[in-house]
Amino acid sequence: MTEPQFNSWQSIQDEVLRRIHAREWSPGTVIPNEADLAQEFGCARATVNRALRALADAGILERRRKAGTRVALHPVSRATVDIPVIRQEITARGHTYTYQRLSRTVTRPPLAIAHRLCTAAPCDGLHVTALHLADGTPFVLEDRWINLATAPSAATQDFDTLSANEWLLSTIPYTHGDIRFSAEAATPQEAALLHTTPGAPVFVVERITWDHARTITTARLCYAPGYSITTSIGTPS
Amino acid sequence: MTEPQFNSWQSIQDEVLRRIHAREWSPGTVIPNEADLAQEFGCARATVNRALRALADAGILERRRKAGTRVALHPVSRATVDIPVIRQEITARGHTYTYQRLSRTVTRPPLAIAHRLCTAAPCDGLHVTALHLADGTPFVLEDRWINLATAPSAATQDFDTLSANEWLLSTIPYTHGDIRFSAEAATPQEAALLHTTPGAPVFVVERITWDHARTITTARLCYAPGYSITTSIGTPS
DNA sequence: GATGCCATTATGTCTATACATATTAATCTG
DNA sequence: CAGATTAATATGTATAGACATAATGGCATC
Repeated sequence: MTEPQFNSWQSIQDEVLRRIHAREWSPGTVIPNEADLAQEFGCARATVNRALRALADAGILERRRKAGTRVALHPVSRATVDIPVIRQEITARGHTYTYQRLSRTVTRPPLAIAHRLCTAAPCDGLHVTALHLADGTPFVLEDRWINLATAPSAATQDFDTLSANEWLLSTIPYTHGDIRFSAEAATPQEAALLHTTPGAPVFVVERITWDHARTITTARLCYAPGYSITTSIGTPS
Repeated sequence: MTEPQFNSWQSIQDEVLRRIHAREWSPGTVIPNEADLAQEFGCARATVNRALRALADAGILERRRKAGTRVALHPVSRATVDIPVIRQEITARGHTYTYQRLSRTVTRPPLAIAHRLCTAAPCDGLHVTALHLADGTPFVLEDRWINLATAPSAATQDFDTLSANEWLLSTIPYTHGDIRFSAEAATPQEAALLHTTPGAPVFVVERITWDHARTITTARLCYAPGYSITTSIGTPS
């Protein structure tokens, strides 16, 4: 009876994945409980817990108290997408980053923006548009509204050389936010700024960030044609 | 000296987030080490570790052995995107799901696909195209190549009523995969099938999945106009 | 001053034990 | 038999202690 000696939680994770993969544990079945696995693997229950919890986080296992642990029926792959600062996004691709502020006004936002930016009473917002360039060619167009009630210090910034993107991140921390990815047709203005043709498909990322219950900013990032987001799924390394 | 009593790792996480947020610990600074925090919070070091590790996973903290733990300078938000089975995606929106297989052939894939699907020698692939509909209207067009060397059992499937999407997930498990999101212009064929006009911006998701070193399948999912992926970032609940 | 080695340090992880908590299954009661 | 109560169970988490590991900073050497 040679105990296989799985001494690290990663090796246990690998073994569990192997069994799932080899159909020893098929989707939907309940796998042995932590105590039994710990005995089988010759390690502490906490170590098994660590491995199974990681797999549950990745969506491969489903765990419920008392009910036990089962192999997920629909392996809803969970892909993690990194949302970097635009400067990083460009320099990471080996291009030189330049920034160009287009406009900066304080006005009443259009209704579509307002009802998301100002929760209660209608309020003025700081509207900043800017272009981020990679090696001199337009990369992404930023159309941003900043809630001056939440971030009053933004009023003193001209965003001439430092983008609102970076200034906000390092100055007004957010607690949470929503992100939306979509494909849209470039408007004539967008097309002109991004050096493409009107109606061209552009990748659009819209974000809203919050500080607890108060909105900080809404941003619409309109990427030049050819842009794509890549990520990977699978066993968490 | 009233010890504040942070006894759960979540309460410690909350407190750390509060301090970061209140600029008591500003971005870039190194925060006290685990042992000190454990003493301050009146708990075990493992509990602090759990809290800080979770925050590091979320991209809020950066940890390095010996160097310590610091507040991330560029809070590269990590958004987790769920990639469900298409049926789920449609039924979750409250629509009825229908499926329609368009074509199924075994041929030599075009070069662009082949060099990703067949790593070594050129090989035949199973080419399946299908339409997934929500409430009867086209939702997403699936263009898939299956590597018959990796998944030979796919050859016996006609994918008439069960989509390749679901069949593969429940039959040929994958170890990892790559995903790409982009915006493209609909080709005339795509436009016709999706009931839109040629050149319309469509959201495209491309996937490749692997079983260890061998490719299983490549899929190009072309979503009808109006589609968007939403997710949220912030403190992990 | 530059270079290479080594002690120090903070995180990473494992163990064994204990208790908490959610949830199911069994049992008791009207 | 229905409904409420209770016991059993699997995961969730906390703890103290220990050792592993990586990386830094200083020290010694050249």
